[in-house]
Amino acid sequence: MHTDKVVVRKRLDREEPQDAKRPRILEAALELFETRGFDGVAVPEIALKAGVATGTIYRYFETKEALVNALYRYWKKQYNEVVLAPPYEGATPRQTFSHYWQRMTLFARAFPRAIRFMDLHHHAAYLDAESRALSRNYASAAETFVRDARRSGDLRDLDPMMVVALMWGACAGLVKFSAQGALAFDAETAADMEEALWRAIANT
Amino acid sequence: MHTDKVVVRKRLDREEPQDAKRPRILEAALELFETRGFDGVAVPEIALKAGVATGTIYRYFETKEALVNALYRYWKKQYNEVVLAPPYEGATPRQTFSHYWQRMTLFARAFPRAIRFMDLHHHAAYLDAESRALSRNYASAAETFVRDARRSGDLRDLDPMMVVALMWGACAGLVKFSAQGALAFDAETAADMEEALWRAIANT
Amino acid sequence: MHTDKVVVRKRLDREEPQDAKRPRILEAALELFETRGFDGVAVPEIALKAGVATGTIYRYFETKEALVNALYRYWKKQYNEVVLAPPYEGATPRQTFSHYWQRMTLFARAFPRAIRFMDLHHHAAYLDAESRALSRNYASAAETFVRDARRSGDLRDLDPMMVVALMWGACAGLVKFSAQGALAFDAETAADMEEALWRAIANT
Amino acid sequence: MHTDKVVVRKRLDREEPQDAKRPRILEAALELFETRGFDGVAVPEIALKAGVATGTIYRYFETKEALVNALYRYWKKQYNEVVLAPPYEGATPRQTFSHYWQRMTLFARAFPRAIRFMDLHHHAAYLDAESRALSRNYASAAETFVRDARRSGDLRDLDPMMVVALMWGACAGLVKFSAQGALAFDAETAADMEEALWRAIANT
DNA sequence: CATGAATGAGTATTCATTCAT
DNA sequence: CATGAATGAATACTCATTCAT
Repeated sequence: MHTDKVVVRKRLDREEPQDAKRPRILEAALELFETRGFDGVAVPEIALKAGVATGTIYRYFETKEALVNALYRYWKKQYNEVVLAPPYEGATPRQTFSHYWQRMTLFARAFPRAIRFMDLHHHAAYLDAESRALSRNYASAAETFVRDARRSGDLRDLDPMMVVALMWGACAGLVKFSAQGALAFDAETAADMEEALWRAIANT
Repeated sequence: MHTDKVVVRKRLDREEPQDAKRPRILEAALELFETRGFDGVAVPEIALKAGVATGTIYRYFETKEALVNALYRYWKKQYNEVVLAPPYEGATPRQTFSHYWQRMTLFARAFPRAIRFMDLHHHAAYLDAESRALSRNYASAAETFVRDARRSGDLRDLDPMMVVALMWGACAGLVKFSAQGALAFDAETAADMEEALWRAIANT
Repeated sequence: MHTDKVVVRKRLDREEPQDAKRPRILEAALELFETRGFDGVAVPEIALKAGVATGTIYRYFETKEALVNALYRYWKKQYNEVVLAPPYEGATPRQTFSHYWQRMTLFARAFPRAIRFMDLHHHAAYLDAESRALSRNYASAAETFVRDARRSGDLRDLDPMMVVALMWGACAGLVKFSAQGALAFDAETAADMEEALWRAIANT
Repeated sequence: MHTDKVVVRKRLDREEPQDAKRPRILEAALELFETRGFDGVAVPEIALKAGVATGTIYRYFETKEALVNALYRYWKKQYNEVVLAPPYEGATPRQTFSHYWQRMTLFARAFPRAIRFMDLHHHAAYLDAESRALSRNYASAAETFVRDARRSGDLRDLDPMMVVALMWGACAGLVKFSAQGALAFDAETAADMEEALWRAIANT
């Protein structure tokens, strides 16, 4: 998104304003879309929550769809940067698995709304090609991990997508249940789940 | 939906129409809500897909909210009946676990739309108290299972809700990835996942 | 209305049914239109109150407009027959005035709903030419009365329409206030008002 | 509507638009409701006549019912202020009667639509408690007038409500007949009617 | 004839988007 | 740039009318 850069530069030139409107709009949109979905939220509501006028939203985003796409890309990129960062060289499969899981859960615990937002809006009709493209990086990362770990005999013979389904499902499940107050998604829970998941896939 | 058949049969006995409109409306609503969410679907679209006039929907359901609640209850009840049916007496924990998982996956493979619909609409603001009440039966079933299995030494020391998060997450994940064509959610996949999940929670 | 005659004849041939539907529909329509107006009442409501099926109404009346016109004509004719009946020969102006007023109030006290219905629907767009024509008989009756009474020196020099406005206004006013419980429209009230009205117009 | 002018003036002071939309909507609504009744008028029609978009009406009034209530209150208050203003001290009953009647007819001749609107919508189901409350001020004014005038021997022994029925009925009757072109509701007609009404109630 | 479920045009209301200030 | 009143197309819902039984 090059508007970003333009806006940022301009502002840096003349002292960055405390009230940067664009992030406030994205933040408000995240909170509202996450619970009620794209079609369940009216643009003036987002404006109200962001503390800006309705028209202002259209200075930063062409349309409501452009806004949801910007939001989706923003978080998907954040997530990809954090979670798909390559594990360090020479790590054992167990360590690599731990690497992925810990990053996933750290992210999920820091930004549970973002996790729910992405889970809810995955594959929605209003996401454009660029947004969708960001969702396709898992398969290859998962395949590499599973192939390598299988070769070394540490992993059972499983479809890489099953591993992804298991990990994402478990993580999203913890976020949802934690939001409902059914359990606390703390470091201990994350560690317990890591152990469980490793047992699920490890060759013992 | 097999209740449909029951209804139809009843009606045929008294020479009633075979084209029972209520189930057709519910079926159309399921297909549309599942992909686009409650607010993303217009009532006339449901009518069109169901092959009835818009006004007809309001003869069967007071409002659009009443329709989504009826749909949610219908599927939640079906799901509860199938999945939460008590395991047979004298079953081992491994067998009980298998019982639950197999019923979940059988249901999920037969009615993937229903699974996605329920996952998407869980805790939506337009669900009424009665609909929500149907979602609370898991905790107790899970607790009973985990307590018994732990006592017999078959299960590791895990929060029952973590077991639910793991199982529901895995099942929903398989449904979603299968819908995207990323994997085939067949009996073999279900069996592989069962083995993985059991390893995740079993005391070895 | 010639349908009337057909229906009546048929029924007389084979024993008059107790449940004659046409009058029941007209009665229900009167009660509902009188309080809520033509557009404020739904046809199925009329059917419900009349104790017939919705479709049945359309066997007796082509459309909702035809129904309201039939109702209007029915009551306007009844009213005209009762009130505009020529006063007997040789009556004094005071007696003629009394004749008109007493018939108006007798009718109004017997059928207050009809008075309110006519008052409310006078000149409505959905009344057809035939219905409107029935409203024009007053002017001539009033003119004759005023001309004669003036000639004999019993009446002051007043516009005939002012006399009609005074009498109809007073009568409708009594019906409305009585419906609200603000006063009792009994014989005594009618007589008191007659005296007042005569004083208003008489040459003393 | 002279409050309009006040509002407009206020706004002109702060350089606000001359095209004040609220009064234009109320004006359009009055014209339409008066002839066709609340349920006979569609909101977009009001918008069209007011020269605003349909949605704009909902910026000024929450619902169509809120609009009709605002309109009713506006005119009822205007009417009450004009007509129920206390007669000056030391006036004779004849003068007090003249005071009330002249104010009624002045108002009725200036705003005949408002008179017909109020007459048509009195006691409609969609009027709320606040609107209805404005209609109850007559009884007490009438009672005071009748009691005082009777005590001084100027008035015959009449139910105060009969006096109200007579005056309101005569006034509304003149408005209606005048709208139909059956008579001219000018100052002379008003004066003639005043004389007639005083004779109706005065003790001679 | 009577029924009432079904229809779809019509109504009240909302909401994404624009634009004058 | 920011604003929020104004817009009108779109949506949920109603209701006069039809017609198969």
